[in-house]
Amino acid sequence: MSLRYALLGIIAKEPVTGYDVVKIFKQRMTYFWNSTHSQIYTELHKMEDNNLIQHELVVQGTLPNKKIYSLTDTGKKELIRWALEEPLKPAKIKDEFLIKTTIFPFLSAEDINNLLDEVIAREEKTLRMTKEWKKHFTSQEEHSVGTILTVEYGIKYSEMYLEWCKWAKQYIQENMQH
Amino acid sequence: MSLRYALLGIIAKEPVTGYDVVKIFKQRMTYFWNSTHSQIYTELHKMEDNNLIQHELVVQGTLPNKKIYSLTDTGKKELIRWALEEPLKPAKIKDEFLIKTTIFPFLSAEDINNLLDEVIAREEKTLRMTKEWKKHFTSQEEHSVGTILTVEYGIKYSEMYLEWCKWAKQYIQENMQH
DNA sequence: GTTTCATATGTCTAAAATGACATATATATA
DNA sequence: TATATATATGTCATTTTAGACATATGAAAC
Repeated sequence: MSLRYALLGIIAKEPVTGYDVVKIFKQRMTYFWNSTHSQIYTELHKMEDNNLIQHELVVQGTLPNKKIYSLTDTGKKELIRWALEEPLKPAKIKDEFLIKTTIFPFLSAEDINNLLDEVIAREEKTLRMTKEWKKHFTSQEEHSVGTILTVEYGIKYSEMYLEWCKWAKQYIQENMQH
Repeated sequence: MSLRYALLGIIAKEPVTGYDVVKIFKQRMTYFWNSTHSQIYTELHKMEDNNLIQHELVVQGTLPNKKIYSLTDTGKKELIRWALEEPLKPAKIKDEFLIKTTIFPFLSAEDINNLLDEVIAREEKTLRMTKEWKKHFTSQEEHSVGTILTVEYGIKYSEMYLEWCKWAKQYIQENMQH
């Protein structure tokens, strides 16, 4: 049910289409939320049925028509109620890479290095996207507190991960010989 | 399907019961994996059907009987194959707290502070558990590379989160007046 | 003495999430 | 000129996950 609040949170900041939401999740929220377009479109329909959001149809002629969703009063109230009243749940993280570390004792130093390089590439990509987003919104007049906070979180998160990778590489080099 | 590999990874390190796995996820893996006992027991059954793991029944008399699972050769091979051959997927994170930041502009400084205190408590608890686990395994002869790497990751992760919370509190105090 | 927590394993239903299938035009790249 | 990517929205079947229901004893706390 939290997807609903993630969507309300995005729409609260600015009216968006389902297509926009997909991009926002991928480009600026990977380090704290994720979903797929099939789930997003379905949930948006349900939310509109429940009068939490409403849409304005924009006919584009050549490009496909789009639905721009915005919050209703009910939706805004529900979002604030949720944020203030619902107790915070633990973050749910599933990171395959850290599972892979469990078998490092069975691997060659070269294999381990390749796996680490793979995760470094993954995290560098995320960091790059977050920094681009920061640069972009800093140049705009739009300076929502939430955006500033989450962008800084994202940068800190990716940098922490990359620092750990660096340390792990060194640790492997110094402590494993095979 | 990744739950399967998370389980193989845990069992590869040491033979465990389903009950043990539940505790391991909660106490030492929250920052990179999670699952529930219902899913774990079901998956362990399927994995045994597929000959990836096998169990030894331990009759305890007074306490309930338990099944201690260990890897089969097939299971170990499959785990290594997965780790080396399957391309790394993006980490999947769902952190409600960062969703809540989107509505900070609509909240009072007091409400924001309460929300931040809630997340600080959550992360401090995780950090405390991770440090206890580090202390525990450091005192044992058991020093698996994987354990060392993931524990350091966990500490770095929680510390990063808490530092960000501290920064966020200050940012809110300096930039929001209402 | 009673309540709560730990040990230990399971099933079942409902909800959430994934990935494929489906469609159609515009633009950019090779 | 062909191919890939971006725009834009949807459905559907399968898989994964969550949370309740179910059971039973031991130990610790109150």
